[in-house]
Amino acid sequence: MSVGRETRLSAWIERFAAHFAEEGIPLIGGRILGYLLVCQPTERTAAELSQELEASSGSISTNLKFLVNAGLVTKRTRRGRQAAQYRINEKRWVDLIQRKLDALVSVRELTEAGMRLMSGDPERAMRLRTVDDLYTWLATELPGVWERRPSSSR
Amino acid sequence: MSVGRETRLSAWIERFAAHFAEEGIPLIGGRILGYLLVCQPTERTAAELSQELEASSGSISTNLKFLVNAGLVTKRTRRGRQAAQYRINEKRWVDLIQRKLDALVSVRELTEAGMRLMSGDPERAMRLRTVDDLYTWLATELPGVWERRPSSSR
DNA sequence: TCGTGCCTTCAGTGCCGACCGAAGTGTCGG
DNA sequence: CCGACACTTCGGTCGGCACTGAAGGCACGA
Repeated sequence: MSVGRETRLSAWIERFAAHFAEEGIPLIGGRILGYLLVCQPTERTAAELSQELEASSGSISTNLKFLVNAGLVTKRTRRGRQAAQYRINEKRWVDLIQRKLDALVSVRELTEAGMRLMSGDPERAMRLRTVDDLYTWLATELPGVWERRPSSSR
Repeated sequence: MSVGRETRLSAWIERFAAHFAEEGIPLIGGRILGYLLVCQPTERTAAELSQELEASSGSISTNLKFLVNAGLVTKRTRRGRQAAQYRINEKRWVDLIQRKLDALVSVRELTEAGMRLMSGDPERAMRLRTVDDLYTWLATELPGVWERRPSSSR
């Protein structure tokens, strides 16, 4: 007996959300992202998301606010009593990755500050220097990666 | 009135630990790393770390185990009743960064699985495709970065 | 075999963040 | 002005992780 497509999609969304949960994005937020990436039609109201993902209206609201603020989801309001529509803003996914890489490189500021505190004592600075060199290397390499991105027109 | 060097070092260690705490490393674990990077002499016993960092013996033990397991700290045992000595293994810091980057790239497996579920429906796959392309690009660029690392002899 | 440190393990505690759902706010049509 | 609807806010609950400190285990010297 075969498994339905929607069932497999739900499982995929769950795996997707689980991955980003490890990176600090709330489970429900990750589910919203996964769902909005593959749902048809592409736009959903908060109420629909609440029902589809079996999450409370409050959680949906909080997480949508977070995702809209991060730029990953776009809110479209409509006249009248109609509910707002939310859709994924996949173009901004690159920002998510950029932030990740920036966080990595930002350690360099810490190691540099540490090196300054160690100035005048080269012997003692040796261990920290190894780590500092590593982040300095990262900081010089990663920007180049972005330049080589196809359609990095933005 | 000037601030002592050790005081400034303590503050630096705290900032250092705070940064890695955001990345999931327990606060005390981060303090151990920071301390072992700059302490003189370079080796410390668990008891010394406990006193210096004002943490319980249990916490020190748990975190040292974690750090030794991750390869960032090396344990050196000695004959007799003498306590084991711990020192930073700064050469392995590169592994820490590697794991971070691997985690980023591993999302590609998720997007690829999603794309497979969407096969036969190109319209619906468009949003996910944008994200998938992004991780595919990352997966092709990042390995090259490692090759350009100075003394990537290991 | 016993005593002595050192370290690890583990049950207990506290804290923090995610989540829920009801109450509140705002907005619109009637 | 009122009712209806959508969304947000907020107090309360729950679960999980970090941390503590005491008890236990281990290795060694005597």
